[in-house]
Amino acid sequence: MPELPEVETIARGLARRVTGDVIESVWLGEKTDLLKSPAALIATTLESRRIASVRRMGKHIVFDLESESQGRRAKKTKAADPSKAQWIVHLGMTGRLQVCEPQEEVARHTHAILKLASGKDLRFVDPRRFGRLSVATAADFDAGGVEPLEVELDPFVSLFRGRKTPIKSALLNQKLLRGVGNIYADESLFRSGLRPRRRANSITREQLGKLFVAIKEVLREAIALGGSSISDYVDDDGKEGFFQLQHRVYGREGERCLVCKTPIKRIVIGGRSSHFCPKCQK
DNA sequence: ACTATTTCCTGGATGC
DNA sequence: TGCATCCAGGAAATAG
Repeated sequence: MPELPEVETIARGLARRVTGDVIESVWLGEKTDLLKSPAALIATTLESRRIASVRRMGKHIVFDLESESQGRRAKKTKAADPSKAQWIVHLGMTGRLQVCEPQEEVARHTHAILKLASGKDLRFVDPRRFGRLSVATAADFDAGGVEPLEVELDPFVSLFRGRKTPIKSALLNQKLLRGVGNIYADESLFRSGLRPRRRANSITREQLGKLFVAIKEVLREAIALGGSSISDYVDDDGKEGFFQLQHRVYGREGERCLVCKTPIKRIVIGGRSSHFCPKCQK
């Protein structure tokens, strides 16, 4: 369940391992439902490109690519540069990006293998196929929404103006805020004392201010934990690498609230299970 | 323009 | 033990 902090951790680890490497060839598997761009376009866009950087946008991992010959030229103009492109990976639920030796056995549910000039493989493995692969060429990839760690208070508050949807659903809406998933939504709502079913437009500016702080806190703490456990997660099975943030409500249905000892409740909102303390959250 | 619901997919957990 | 069923999750598609 990679959300913003996990994706950030993974992107940083990948950046360490593959920045500067060149993609020599691309193999894509039979299952094309996880390709958001045509397979042939993905392959031709990636091949012979140098990985200039790897970064996170929302829950997406963006590989910035440049043509090999353009490698380390002096400044270029800002206009759309055909030598540039991006490979965009969404891990979905169970997606993993694995950097390994080519002789390593190809795991079940491997959908893409990139052969790198360094001799390593970069593989995309995803049993459940909720992940998505695409490329952007003409323009920069637009992930929609604002980055929760970058947005300022005023634009954050205005995201919810006039929205009758439950605050929980609004937090999960990637077109508003990108990167927050089910776990960190529940944790942020607990920390700010808001019930997940509260209508977004019924929340005062002051309360939204608390939520604003809580989201940033929770994400930063989780990234800090991920960053300290980053070692070799890419080679492992993805879940092992993360120190779990101590969840205060998520997955704790029936257990006692850490603040007031009231049993944590679980309800379903928009098909997502939502955990909260009925006493601490209003 | 917005909101709610359904769909996709597999493996692990649970129930009988 | 075996088999069926349910559930997890993000986002796109569908329906209202």
